[in-house]
Amino acid sequence: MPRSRQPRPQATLASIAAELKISRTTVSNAYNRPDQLSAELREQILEVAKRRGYAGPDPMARSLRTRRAGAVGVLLTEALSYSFRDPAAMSFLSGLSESCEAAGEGLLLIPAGPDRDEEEAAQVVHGAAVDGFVVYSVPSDDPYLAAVLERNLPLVVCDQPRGIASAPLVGIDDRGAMRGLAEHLIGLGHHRIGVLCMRLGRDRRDGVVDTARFESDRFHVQHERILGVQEALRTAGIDPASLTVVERYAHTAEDGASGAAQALAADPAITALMCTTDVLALGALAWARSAGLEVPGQLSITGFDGIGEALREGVTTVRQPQEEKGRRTGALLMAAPSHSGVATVETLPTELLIGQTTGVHDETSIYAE
Amino acid sequence: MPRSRQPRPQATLASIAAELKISRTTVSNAYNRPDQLSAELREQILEVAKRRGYAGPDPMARSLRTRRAGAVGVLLTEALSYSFRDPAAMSFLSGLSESCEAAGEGLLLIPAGPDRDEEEAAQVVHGAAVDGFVVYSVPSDDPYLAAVLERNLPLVVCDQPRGIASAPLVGIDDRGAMRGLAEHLIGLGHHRIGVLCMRLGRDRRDGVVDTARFESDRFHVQHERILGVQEALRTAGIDPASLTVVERYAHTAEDGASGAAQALAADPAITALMCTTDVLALGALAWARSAGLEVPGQLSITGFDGIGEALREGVTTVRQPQEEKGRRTGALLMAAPSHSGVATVETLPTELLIGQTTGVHDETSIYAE
DNA sequence: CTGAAAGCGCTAACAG
DNA sequence: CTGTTAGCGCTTTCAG
Repeated sequence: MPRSRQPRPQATLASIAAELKISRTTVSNAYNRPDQLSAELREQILEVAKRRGYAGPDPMARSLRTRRAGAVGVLLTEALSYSFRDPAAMSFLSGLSESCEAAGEGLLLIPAGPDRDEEEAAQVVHGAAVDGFVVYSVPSDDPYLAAVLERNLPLVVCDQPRGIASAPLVGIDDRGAMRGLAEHLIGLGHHRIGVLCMRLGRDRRDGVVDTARFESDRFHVQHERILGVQEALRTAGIDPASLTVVERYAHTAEDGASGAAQALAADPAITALMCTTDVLALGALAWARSAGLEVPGQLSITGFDGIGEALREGVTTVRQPQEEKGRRTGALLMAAPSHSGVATVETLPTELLIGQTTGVHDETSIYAE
Repeated sequence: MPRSRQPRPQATLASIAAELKISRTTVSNAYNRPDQLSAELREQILEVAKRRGYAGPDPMARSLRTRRAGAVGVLLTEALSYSFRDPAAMSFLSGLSESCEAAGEGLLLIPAGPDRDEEEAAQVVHGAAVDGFVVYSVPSDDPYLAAVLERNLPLVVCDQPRGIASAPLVGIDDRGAMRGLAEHLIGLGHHRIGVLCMRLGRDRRDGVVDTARFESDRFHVQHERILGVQEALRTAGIDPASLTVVERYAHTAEDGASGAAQALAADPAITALMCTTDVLALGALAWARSAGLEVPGQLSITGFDGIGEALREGVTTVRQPQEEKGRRTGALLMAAPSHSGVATVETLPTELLIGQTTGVHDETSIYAE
């Protein structure tokens, strides 16, 4: 921002008071405690203020004095420009904004670009004038998160990371929900399943996931969802090691498409591809169609989240209450921090939605191809 | 936010300085001008700070001193919770965040709920600690806008309102783009056209738009788009008065559906429905299908914006560069305010996209029904 | 209902 | 490289 244009805050509380030959307190009261002065004096003050172009007490000065910023800092998974393209993240923000709007708190989105080093990350976060933070689905080793923790302000986490003792958490049962989806597929006769997931670490590592990569995972949500599939397989007597997992860094439909292609190239026997998000599933679906694969005839595809477009497309998925997660997260932040020792964990319910992208796997169809 | 939890900012610049028996300036320099002190002293300071849980200079105090907030205020068309559901608005924010992220400025979304009176609106805006404002597509009589103007900070407007002398504007040629779309339809043989637009005023007034309502319009963009259609009609020798315009307050697919139904009920002779946004068009499309109307066989439908889903659905529409609009808006704000007297107006190019929702209107088909 | 006093925590000259 | 001196603009006791 240009530093120009504010050569001299044309008017201040003091200058208004001076012009009226009254004390600053009185002018302050005109804005903050209308009941502390006569209505007519207040009128008079407001009029002078308007004439002088004074828009009320300076927010920064007031914040310094009251120790209240009037905004909550929001740390999202990705750089802002990417986040705004993520429907699930936007639903979360929508819910969060409801809580905050009601409390008159603004949302200060932290400009968390990926190309900032640790020190710069700390600076951005340490410099945010906020009363508290909301952290939405970031990896456990996120440098911005570390900086947020240092601020020692009220904090609520949504989804991940887990295990921050001082912060309440709002999330869902990722493992259970994904298990349910896998059981649905297994019930349809699928036993050769593939998984297409989002990045498992902060580094770009598109490709087939090996054990080491899986274990080193910093993204609790992705990890749990994959575990859910493995559990279902194990329960059904299928070797979880047969599971092909492909990872994509970018969370876009394009990567969903290329990821799907890679998964089926890595294991052509796959009859069902489970995507850990709807965005990826939508991309996978597009790829399958363009590749001439019938869905669900030749390939079943599942998503996760329940974003609008996936529902309209009839994708079999899990709906999670994103807006409600946002609302609850906000509510917990507005509430006084729990002094009950351990922070609460709120697990919201999810819903399995069977659409038209999953169907029975007919053994014979393999040979029929 | 709970005012608790900050009983005493555990440490301050001064207290750190005291502990080390050095001056506050030096500690300040350790954070702001690392080159102004020896590396080892800096190390020492940072170490003590870390031990005392000091996360660096207090943002509010610093802002007061430097007269810089490190954030830009964003005023959107709707309440935040609605805005987050508007894909076009999100694309704009995505672009804007790129500019801001690069400049290290955060985005402070103003909690602009519709159920706040003028005074409350002013308070929210006057209390925002920002270095400037971005106003995205708000009506000319928006109370929050009035409050923004009073702040007398750098300001850039996107889309609407037009005519704020002090603010640069970024937008498109709404009228021309819509005229192009209408000409396309007329070229296909349509002469009975309907328009489904977003709200034309701050009050809810769902229904058929009469002249008075149209004239009183506070939403420049909607107004221009409708004018574009009228121009095309006039040029083609069709009486613009034959144009049925239906208005919807909420910008949702549901309202697109009900609006489409109402338009066709109001004038059953309509063969082409022009929606002023893709979201409405998507809803109209869904309605048409559910009503058993063939698109474009029996009804042509157009949208506006070029949001992802509309493109994937093959909607005939106008693509406008939302992200670029955001980027330019941010860039103009970061740049020093133009002292060139009149503020600039940047008109970005749009692109007509012919999809599969528009087709020739076969005269005979009317009788064939 | 109004005023005087006392900082909130920090940075920006300017000297040393 | 370090310290001293002055506030930034406001709110908040506490007396009148």
